Amino acid sequence: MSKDNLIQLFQNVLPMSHARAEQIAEKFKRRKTPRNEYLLKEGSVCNESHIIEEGITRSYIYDHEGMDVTTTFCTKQMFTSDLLSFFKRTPAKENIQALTDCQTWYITYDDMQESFHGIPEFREFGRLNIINQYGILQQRMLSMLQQTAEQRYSELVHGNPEILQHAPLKYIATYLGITDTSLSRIRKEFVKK
Amino acid sequence: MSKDNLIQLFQNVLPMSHARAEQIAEKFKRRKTPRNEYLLKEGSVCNESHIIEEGITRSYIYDHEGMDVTTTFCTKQMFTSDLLSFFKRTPAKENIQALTDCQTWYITYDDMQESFHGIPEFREFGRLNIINQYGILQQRMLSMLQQTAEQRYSELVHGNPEILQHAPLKYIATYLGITDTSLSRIRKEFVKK
DNA sequence: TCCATTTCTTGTCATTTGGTAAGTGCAAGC
DNA sequence: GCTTGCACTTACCAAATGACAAGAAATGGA
Repeated sequence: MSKDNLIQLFQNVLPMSHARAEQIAEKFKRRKTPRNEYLLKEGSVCNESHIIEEGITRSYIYDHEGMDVTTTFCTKQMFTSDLLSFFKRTPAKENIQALTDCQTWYITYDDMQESFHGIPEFREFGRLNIINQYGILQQRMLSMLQQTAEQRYSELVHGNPEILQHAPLKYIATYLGITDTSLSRIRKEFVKK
Repeated sequence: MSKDNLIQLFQNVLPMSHARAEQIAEKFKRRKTPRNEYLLKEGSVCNESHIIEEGITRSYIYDHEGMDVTTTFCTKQMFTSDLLSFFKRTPAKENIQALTDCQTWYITYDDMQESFHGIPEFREFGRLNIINQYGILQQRMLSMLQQTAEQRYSELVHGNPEILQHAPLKYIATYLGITDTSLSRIRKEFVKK
């Protein structure tokens, strides 16, 4: 993804002039993160919001028993950060790890605040982005409320097959809210169909 | 809750001068909604964001099989709206119903947009509010991923006991992601302890 | 008050999922 | 080549939850 693609992405989220999109894109910097390294570690204040150009990330937190729980996977074109930490300037509870070599575009909190001040379209864009994140989470919440683990797995297979190829089973299991044993069984049944 | 309390609530979310908080509070209007009536019905664009002064609301959607699923309960001091519909100007998927007689303060989308334009503190407030909603949802997601239905029920009992007194069991059940039969049994075990 | 409806409980049984542990396959490093 | 660790599978049994149905309790009109 070149900077042109970044500009295109902005325009897809919120209609705006090419010049505006270009102005916003200027604030973003590029970074490579090798496989298994971290884009964010818990405890520090999340200071960057990333757009993934290439690669897959996993966000996770440690629960009260010290087990890690996958909160989200992110792939190409998606945003990743600890939203709460980033916007509230509080220590992050999430860890964001690269499951594959990653190339991302990111903006720092200060750069974002400054740009928000002068570019109304960027403010709108930022707000829409948070709302979209909320929508994604809400959709997932619904799938937890009303679907079986197998249905949730099926959705993942059809919606984000690339995750399955790069994330170990145990990470996918905590993402779906089940044990790795159960997921192994579900997967076995699944291939039969 | 008088308008003074509304002002106080704004200042709690985001530190700002009393004058600013007053200016923001001016944009909010009061409304009574009798028990069982709706603050929002699916299909229409959510045009109001409510702060509950008194009463309890339930938000729910219909799933693909026509069953209603409770997405959230809101009580005193909480915000309620269909965030996605409100900010994206799309038809609402959620219904918001008053479980008890409700008194709310609300602002319309147009009034909010206009105020956002001229009052930076209100913009910040609005953003923080969305982020907080996201945080609430994320917390609930985690409880779905790693806790049993009984643990989730227990949290509800300790955190929001007033909901239990006004919401029928079946609504609470879909909120917890279980059947009403299971919840009845869980509750039976629960009182023993 | 009485009736009709809804809400809630309970019983029975099936299904799903968890907990534990053993075993297999694979890859990295010595 | 061999060991070691990790990822995954499989088997066994227990616990949690669902599906369905019957009945009790509460509620809300007429």
